[in-house]
Amino acid sequence: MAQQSAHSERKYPCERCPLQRSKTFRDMTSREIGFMSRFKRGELAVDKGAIVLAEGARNPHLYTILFGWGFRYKLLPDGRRQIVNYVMPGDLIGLQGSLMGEMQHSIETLSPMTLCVFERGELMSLYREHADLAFDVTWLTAREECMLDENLLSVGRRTAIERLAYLLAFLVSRGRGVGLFNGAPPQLPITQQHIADTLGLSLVHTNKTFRKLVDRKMLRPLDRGCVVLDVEGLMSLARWEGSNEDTRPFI
Amino acid sequence: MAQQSAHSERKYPCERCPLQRSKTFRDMTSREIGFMSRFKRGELAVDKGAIVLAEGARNPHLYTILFGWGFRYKLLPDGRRQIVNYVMPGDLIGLQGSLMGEMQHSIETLSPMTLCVFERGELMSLYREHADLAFDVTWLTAREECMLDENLLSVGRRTAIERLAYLLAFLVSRGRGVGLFNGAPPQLPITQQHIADTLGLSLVHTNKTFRKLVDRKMLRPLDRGCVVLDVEGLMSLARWEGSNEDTRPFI
DNA sequence: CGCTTACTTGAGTCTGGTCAAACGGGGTGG
DNA sequence: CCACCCCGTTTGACCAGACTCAAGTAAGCG
Repeated sequence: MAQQSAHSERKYPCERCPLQRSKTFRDMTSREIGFMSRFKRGELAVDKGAIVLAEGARNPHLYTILFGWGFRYKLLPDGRRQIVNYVMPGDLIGLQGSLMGEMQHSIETLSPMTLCVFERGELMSLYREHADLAFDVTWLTAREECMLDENLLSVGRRTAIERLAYLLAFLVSRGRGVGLFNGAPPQLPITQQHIADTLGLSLVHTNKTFRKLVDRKMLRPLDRGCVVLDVEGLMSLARWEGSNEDTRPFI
Repeated sequence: MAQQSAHSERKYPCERCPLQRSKTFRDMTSREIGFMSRFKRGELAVDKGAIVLAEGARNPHLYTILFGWGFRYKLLPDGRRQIVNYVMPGDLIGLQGSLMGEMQHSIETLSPMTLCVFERGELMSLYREHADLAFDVTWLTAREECMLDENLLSVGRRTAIERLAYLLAFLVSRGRGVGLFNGAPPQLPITQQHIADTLGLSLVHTNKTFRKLVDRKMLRPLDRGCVVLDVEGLMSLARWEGSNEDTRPFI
């Protein structure tokens, strides 16, 4: 198996971490980079549609996403699915499984994805040796909590069209934050089934709501996805202020 | 102002923290207790119906709940309210405001509440000096995330009666975990309006759903609250497995 | 070329929302 | 002490947003 002594076969060594290139992410000290490089176990590249983490599993790894999109979801025994959030580059996933024992949700990719792999068991040494990084882990978890609060508000209290408007604005806002569109009109790789399962709506009703936004020219449909044309309009329709993130940590 | 040198006026010094009495919470080393005692700024007792933390505020404090119930919620500009979770003894609140700048949600009490007050600015020294406690903070945050995922699944994908069943079972399960009922039939101090705002339902429909559970003898109404009679029944109705927590950290 | 996956659309139904009114207990001011 | 009021709850009538069922289109793929 690949050893981390030389890291020779790494496509993305920590010193040249692709996330560092984006000015969204905070700079790491060289000591931190050195630690991360030892903490890192390898890289994982998965296809579109792959299940990276499965509910109920005990996976000994943690991951940071380097490239690609995905979503995090839960299932009811009879198959009803709820997508609870989306994951993007810079997101740390699998932490909850590390802390609670087994995974309480699954994560599936929406595009090919590259992940940075860490050892669950080494997490405590990160806490011991790098308080700043430990703080960042907590920051990331608190941010996730914050997004979930917003999602819950949306599903619980917004109407169908407001929910959809919120979701689209939210995804574009997050995607822009990590430079996923770089200037191009924001394109989302999610099907209407994904949207329905995020908003707590049926597929049919989602489609009808979707059409309304297309008619209003806030949205253009695309094969298995859509292009968002008017983020401002969507935000005001959803009565969403947006989240103000300037720089953020990552692991 | 009260100084923490003597802590003379504290009703609940850390050495005799009331949470330590419950075997749910993990034991702290005496070094940890010493640190917590310095980290602690004081105690806060608030009435029922008080707003402990307000959305948009920049509160320089963090709190751990020692006694009492409350709920955490968000508002839409037009007044629609979504309760995102409930808070109980042992819960750490205000952390998100500490990390993100200003609070993204509010917290209101459902009973008189006593809180342990910490200084936001000192959090980093906790991370530096006590990796174990820092880890616990992350653990608590991840647990909150886990509960939110469950709530979102519920609001998004369960029917009205399933949602109500889930909520009641969830609250009883959490309350038992921290010894809130100690053997007595579990009594919840929430009005139907709170339930409605948690489940994303209207008050009227909540009442009709509530009645169905009363008719099924799973629930007994009470002045501004209810007694849960059949937690097992509620869990199976909601198709909820329950969460298995043995011991947990606290701060 | 047939199969599968995603999207559309219409018809009919039902869960859950809105409006309105009334009840009951606890607190309060006259 | 009592009338009044407020809050939480309850119920009925009616309405609408969202669901299910069903069928059809279009694009991509082996």
